[in-house]
Amino acid sequence: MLTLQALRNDRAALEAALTKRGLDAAPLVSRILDLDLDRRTTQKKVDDLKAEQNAASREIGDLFKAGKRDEAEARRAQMGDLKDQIHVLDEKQKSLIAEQESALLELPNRPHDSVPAGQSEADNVVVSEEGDKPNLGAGAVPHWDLADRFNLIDFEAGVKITGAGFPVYRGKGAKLQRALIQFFIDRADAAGYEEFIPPHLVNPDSARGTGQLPDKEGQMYHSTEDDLYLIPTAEVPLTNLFRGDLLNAEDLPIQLCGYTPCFRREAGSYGKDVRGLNRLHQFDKVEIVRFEKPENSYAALEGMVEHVRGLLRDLELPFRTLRLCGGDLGFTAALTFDLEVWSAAQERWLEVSSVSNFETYQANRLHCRFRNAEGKPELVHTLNGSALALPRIVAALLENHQTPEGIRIPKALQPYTRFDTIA
RNA sequence: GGAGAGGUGGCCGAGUGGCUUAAGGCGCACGCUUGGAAAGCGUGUUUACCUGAAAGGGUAACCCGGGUUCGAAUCCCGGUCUCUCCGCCA
Repeated sequence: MLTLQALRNDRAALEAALTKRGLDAAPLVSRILDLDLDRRTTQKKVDDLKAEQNAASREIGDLFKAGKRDEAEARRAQMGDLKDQIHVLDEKQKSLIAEQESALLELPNRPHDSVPAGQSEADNVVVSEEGDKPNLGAGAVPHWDLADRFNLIDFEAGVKITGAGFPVYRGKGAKLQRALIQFFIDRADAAGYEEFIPPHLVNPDSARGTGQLPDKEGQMYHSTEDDLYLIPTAEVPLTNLFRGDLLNAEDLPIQLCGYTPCFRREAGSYGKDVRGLNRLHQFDKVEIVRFEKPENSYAALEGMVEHVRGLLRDLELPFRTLRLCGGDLGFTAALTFDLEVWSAAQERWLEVSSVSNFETYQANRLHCRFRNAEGKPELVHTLNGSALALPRIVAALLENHQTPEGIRIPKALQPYTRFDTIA
């Protein structure tokens, strides 16, 4: 969530920036600031009363010790009213804080200056495009046909065991998954991201910390018996590793990576979007996460995008980079670059990575700070990116690299698959 | 799942209702001392919020949440986590 300070100091600029999301934030901001004023006045009152109470208690104690029983009793009799007042104000204070907190949670992150205004994905800006779209010729088919032809993925079996959106990988299809995970992890490791294997279920505090709660509650699988959520991305457990921490300046940047399966309910999806590997309830992903000093975070974001581009180049896939417009920007992000690969048989772009700078938005929820040059605690900037999400990469690999002889495995991946063709 | 013990500052650790404004130690920072260092000595060393131009002042926090009391780290209730033993188990 945004900091109160950001609202107080820079209100006009903040509201202007939020219009890029198509949001008129002014009423909500006013409400939050009103609550804040009320809260501060209340706190002043209650603090003064408590100071009075503390002084009186000390006095009573001294009187008792001095043996002046009657005076002490008299003084004590006067305290009841004060106690009631404090209790009432304390309750008021608590509900004001709760109300302010939930209002603050409704406010999305402030888009970075470079974010274009726009309503939907149609308004995203193409930053760059790389690689040649292959000319597949007449016999080319989409990945779901290829997966079937070469016995790589059994969608039917997944439906039987679990339901739609839970594919079963088999044979070289399974090996390809494992190879990609290993390839991505090795590359992240080489780029300085320490590997973690986190839990796949998280508690509500963690889900709140990275912003999945409350705004994406319906998108996560929830084990109600234990009140645990299946992770929709490794971002959640990895970023929460440092929830509540006060870091040293020299600890930064912190660079983490991890492979996890990801679980998403994807309520409301339909049609060609969900065909084959395009949209799944369970999929594999390698995620990279960074904790940065504020002044470095945008350079770090560039570096992360470049890291992902390197992976796509080595997989010999045509891809483009998009700068997300305000309307398509995630709730918690200040700036996001999406990377999309060309799906040659479907003739459409598929999103395979989303790389974002959250600035202090997550850090404020997480209470993750570092000690700055002045020795003062300051919120860190958090960033993350998919590097990469597997299903659509597999879809693009199958489709783009199909030949009359079978599927060609890119050179960089062959040491991991230990086969060069799927035939 | 059952029984028992425990959770105090960056760390160790004392503390069973008011000189706790959390002892003492370790660590760390600065200073004195020294040719330099160690030792020694001295000073300092949490966070959040409120107030103030600042210096400063106030409030809160001893796992979390309630309660008792003029007053709670301390007493009571609920929760949670850790450890030990038992049970179950890949």
